[in-house]
Amino acid sequence: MTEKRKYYLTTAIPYVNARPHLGMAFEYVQTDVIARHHRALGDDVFFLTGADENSLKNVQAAEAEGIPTAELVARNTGRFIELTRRLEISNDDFIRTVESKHHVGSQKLWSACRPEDIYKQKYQGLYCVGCEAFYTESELVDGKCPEHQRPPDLVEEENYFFRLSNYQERLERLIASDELRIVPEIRKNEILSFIRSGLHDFSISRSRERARDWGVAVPGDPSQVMYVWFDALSNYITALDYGLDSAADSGSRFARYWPADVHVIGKGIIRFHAVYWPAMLLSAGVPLPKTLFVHGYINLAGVKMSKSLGTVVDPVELIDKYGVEVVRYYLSRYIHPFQDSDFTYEQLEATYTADLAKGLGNLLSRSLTMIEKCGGTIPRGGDGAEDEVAIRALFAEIFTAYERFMADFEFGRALDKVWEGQAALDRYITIHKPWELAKNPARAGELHTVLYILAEGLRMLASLIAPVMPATATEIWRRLGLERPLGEVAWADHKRWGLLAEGLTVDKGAPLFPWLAK
RNA sequence: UGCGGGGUGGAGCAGUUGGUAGCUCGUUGGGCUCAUAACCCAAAGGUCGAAGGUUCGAAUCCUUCCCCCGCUACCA
Repeated sequence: MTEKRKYYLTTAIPYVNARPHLGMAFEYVQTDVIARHHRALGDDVFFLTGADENSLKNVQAAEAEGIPTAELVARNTGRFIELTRRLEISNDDFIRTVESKHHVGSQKLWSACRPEDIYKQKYQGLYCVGCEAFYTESELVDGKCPEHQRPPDLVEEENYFFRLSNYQERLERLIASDELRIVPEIRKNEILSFIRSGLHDFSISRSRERARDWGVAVPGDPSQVMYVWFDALSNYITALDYGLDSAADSGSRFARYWPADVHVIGKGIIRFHAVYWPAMLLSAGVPLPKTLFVHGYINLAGVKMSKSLGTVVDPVELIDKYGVEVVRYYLSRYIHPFQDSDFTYEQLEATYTADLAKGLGNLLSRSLTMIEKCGGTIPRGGDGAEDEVAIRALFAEIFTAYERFMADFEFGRALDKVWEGQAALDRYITIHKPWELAKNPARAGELHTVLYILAEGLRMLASLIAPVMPATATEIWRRLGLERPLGEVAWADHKRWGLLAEGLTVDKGAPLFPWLAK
């Protein structure tokens, strides 16, 4: 038995001052698809998600509601946890940045940074007391805060800074060489041009007063609290117990899983992940993550999702209306993994009808009905006829392409290949007319071959859709009479034509994807 | 201002060594009847944002222009 290869992947941790929207669901689903696929491949997967609770915005939101910050944060984080459950996300842990081990780990990371990379300096800025935030000249409207219509104060404060400028050349080299790989290429180029334009040091702390005594204390300086990004990014290692005494053990999570194989993030936060984060790790002598997968955003009818515009889609409502599997399928196949995409109910319903009801669901239904009419068990198949060879070759090719697309985070294209298999089976039925073969006892052998090919093809389709629609895949397996859990089957067996044994009793069941109510 | 991405039949997309423009959905016509009024076949539909250039030949290379979007730092 060879040692399992480890695979560590993460989502970004959202700040929790608002309800989760469809964009976060998209990120959860994509990351989950990667995680489930890697488990199917046999990897020892650790899938982390979590919540960023140390942002000053949480303090403000709590004040606005008149409740303690800790209470607000716990409540709002609960909504994100609820969403991961409703989406049936298979995360192995959920890190909250209010956890003490996160504070300890963040402080450890700070302390591990080279002393010459962190320095204290006076910072001067235009500060709006109402917003509790600094503004740049360009953000002001007529010299006033756009929110409160009043001129900001010139505030001077001493903060810690990180010497990002020290890392410009190294970061450029690491990214250009793909040692730190950024997918897709466009994001890599974007960040490279940013780095080449010159990196400036950035502030990594706030005064405790300004931070409202909320956040992670700077080690050795009680007057300062970490700038939220510094601690937020460190969640990727603190969740693995970095900073705890036990982390030094060879059997610890940190030793086992770090560095991350992929951080899944939205395009809006690429800079923090492609520049700040690796620089911090370099300074602290911690290995770098291997890949950043940067996804695009979901627009609503061409308009950015925005609460103020009322253009938000609540993923939980979608799940209530269409079901988790459908939402996961739609997001995986039709929201572009790299570019921004539009979300529309029309497209969602159209793909449901075309791909799921008329496609996969109907194929399963007609196939199992025919098997039930012909004895109800999986017949002996495989006479090596020309058509069977063609179907087998097609599925082999589908698996190959699917693996490549999944490795490139091209989930939609991977699913396109899967549906090629579905379409091929429908065509196969039309060509061989099993209902006619059934009328002629002399052609029983042919009939059995046709039915076996259908059942075996469906079995393969189930294993291919499993990362995206785990419950549907499992249900197809059950109806085919398979008892061994799908998840326990090795990838090499999933790919092997002929895994399905004859004699299993099938169960047609109700339509997998019934017509949507008008 | 600068850098980058996009502009392909009704919709969503593919198309990087230049060589008669593809896919899925939708539409229309036909076929089949095992199936969730599902399935199969066929057809219609595009001067590939605009103009110019290179070339025997360009969606694909060059130039200019138009439209949309992203980034242009301490912003979850």
